[in-house]
Amino acid sequence: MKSLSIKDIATKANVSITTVSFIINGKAKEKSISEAVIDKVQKIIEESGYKPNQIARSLRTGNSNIIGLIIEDISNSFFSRIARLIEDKAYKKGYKIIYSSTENSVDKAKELINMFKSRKVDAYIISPIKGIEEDIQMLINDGNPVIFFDRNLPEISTSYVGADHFNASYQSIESFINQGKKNIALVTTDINVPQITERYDGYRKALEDHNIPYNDDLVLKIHFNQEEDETIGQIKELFNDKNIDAVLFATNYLAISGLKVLKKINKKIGADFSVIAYDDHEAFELHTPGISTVQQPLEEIAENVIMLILKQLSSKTKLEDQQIIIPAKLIIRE
Amino acid sequence: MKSLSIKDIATKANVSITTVSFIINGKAKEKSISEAVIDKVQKIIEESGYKPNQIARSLRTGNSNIIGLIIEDISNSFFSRIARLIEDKAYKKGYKIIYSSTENSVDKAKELINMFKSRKVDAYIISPIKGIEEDIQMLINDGNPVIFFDRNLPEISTSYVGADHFNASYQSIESFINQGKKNIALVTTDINVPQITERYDGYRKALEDHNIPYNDDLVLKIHFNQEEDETIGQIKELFNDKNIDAVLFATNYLAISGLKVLKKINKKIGADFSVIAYDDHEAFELHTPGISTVQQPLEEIAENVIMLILKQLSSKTKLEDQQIIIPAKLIIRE
DNA sequence: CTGAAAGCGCTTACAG
DNA sequence: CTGAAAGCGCTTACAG
Repeated sequence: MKSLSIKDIATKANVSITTVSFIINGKAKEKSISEAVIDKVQKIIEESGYKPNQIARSLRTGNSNIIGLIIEDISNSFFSRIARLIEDKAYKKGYKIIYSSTENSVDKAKELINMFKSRKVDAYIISPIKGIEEDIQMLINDGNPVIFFDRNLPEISTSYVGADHFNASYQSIESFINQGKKNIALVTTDINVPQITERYDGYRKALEDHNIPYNDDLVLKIHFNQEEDETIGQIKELFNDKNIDAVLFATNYLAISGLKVLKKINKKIGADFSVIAYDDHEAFELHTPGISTVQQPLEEIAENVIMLILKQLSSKTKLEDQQIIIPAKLIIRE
Repeated sequence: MKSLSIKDIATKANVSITTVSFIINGKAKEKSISEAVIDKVQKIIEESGYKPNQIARSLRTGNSNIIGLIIEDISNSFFSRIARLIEDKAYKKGYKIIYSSTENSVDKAKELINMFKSRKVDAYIISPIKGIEEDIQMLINDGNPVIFFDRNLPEISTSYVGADHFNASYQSIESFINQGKKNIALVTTDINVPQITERYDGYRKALEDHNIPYNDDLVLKIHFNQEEDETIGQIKELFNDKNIDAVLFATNYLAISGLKVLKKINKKIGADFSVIAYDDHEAFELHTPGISTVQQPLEEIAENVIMLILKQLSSKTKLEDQQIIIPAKLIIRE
């Protein structure tokens, strides 16, 4: 059973496909089609369940009503929650999302961009990685709306939405200091991207501003992509050997590993050992005692991303780039 | 800067677009195009960065190389992890995934199906909900490959991949009984779908087979979609009022709520109070003591789904439907 | 008030 | 060995 085309509808209604097209696209009034014809055609469309072929429409109009979303990994809850919010808001405006995960691979990211390009997506929402600057620049040069979120590429000038990682980190450390902590550790990753290095910078600056000497031994940079067992070993070493009284984990999965270590070495979180984790996780609320966290404003990030994209899509001209930095929230749990 | 078309390449190479098309599609040999021409054209394609317009290709060939994925909610980790695995495997075969969340709304699900239909997706992977039987049947009648996972609609005959919920539940209860438990509770939801009712059936059958009388008071059916506060209140009542010594939670989010209750009322999990949760969650491993879980075989589900879909896509004729039921795994933690 | 026709960028049966 | 042409299903400038 082949699906109906605009031609079938036109034949049934005894009008031209032009007329049907105008009616489908709400231009009937503007083109002064008679009420009688409009009614007749609409009834036939309804009865037959005809749906215009979007592929043909895309080919003709040059836009697809699809927004491409390129992220690191859809199964990471930060991204899947953002994806959900973006999908929701885009959907209401008639846009669909097509997503793909880069897995932090430059080659895959480049492939994805090409794939989206040949699919003529109307806009790109990207959490970028280093190494794809040229490809992104080409997209922008070709006039495609591109917006970064979560991560930024300083070399590329385009809109960006992300959390204020520096201040989030700064405030976490400050809260430790206000509790009288002296030996504050940072467990972070060795990926060299702004949203991670800013957390390090905030850590360092907070110490400095409060006259606490920086000690490189208290900063553990976990190799990205290594097995969790190894991570656990390194954190265990940090906890056992250094006399630390507080620790900030720069990502939630590092915090999960850290909590496993604490459980293993039977070290209790409490008055003389404080923990803050970056990015919330359901396990943190449930943990005894509850784990304090820095929460990224997911909803606001998604809202701003989609707002910027839709604004750009409905504008004929290229809008000015915007950098939207949203404060993170420190949630103290006991 | 408009992007290049096959015509541009043909002009540059001084050949017809037919020749270029054959070369792009690997039919050069078959159509006996000379080596010299092939080389020339390929060099030009490479240099110019030309990518064929997939939209035009889709319109012409009738397929899009896109698989539509319809799930309840991409931000739910079960679905996002499945989505990730499916994406991965589909990607390697040249298929892209376009996903959308139904949020358990029949209207939205119907809209999504129509949307995917007008986008001419090549196949549908659906975690279905009741109420869309007719729409799905139409898809199938039109010759579209449709595969269900996680949930099934008994009225529709199409392939299905899911975990063996009945046995997972049965074994959990049996493990309680083997520990000498007598008052075993079940906390589940009131959604009337097979993958939930099977868990109830497994609970009931296990009790029966071990001559333990069934007591309706020990089964708490939480209303789907209610606020967590209310859920927590109801679970608290169950734990306080009934003299239970073991509980199976039929979903991981119910278990999370349950653990919050235990924390609140200061009841310890141990020799005289056992817990098993359906579907793993990172919080469970971290919890003190660790929470035993029934784990759905995500990887195997995704593998089978994509295997069935790809098989169907590469076959000219409609293949026979398959029902693949995969055992779940009981992970005991202490 | 309505329609014939061009064209979006491809693929492919047919012809030579 | 290669190409002209039809056609996929739409939209829209133009004509009447």
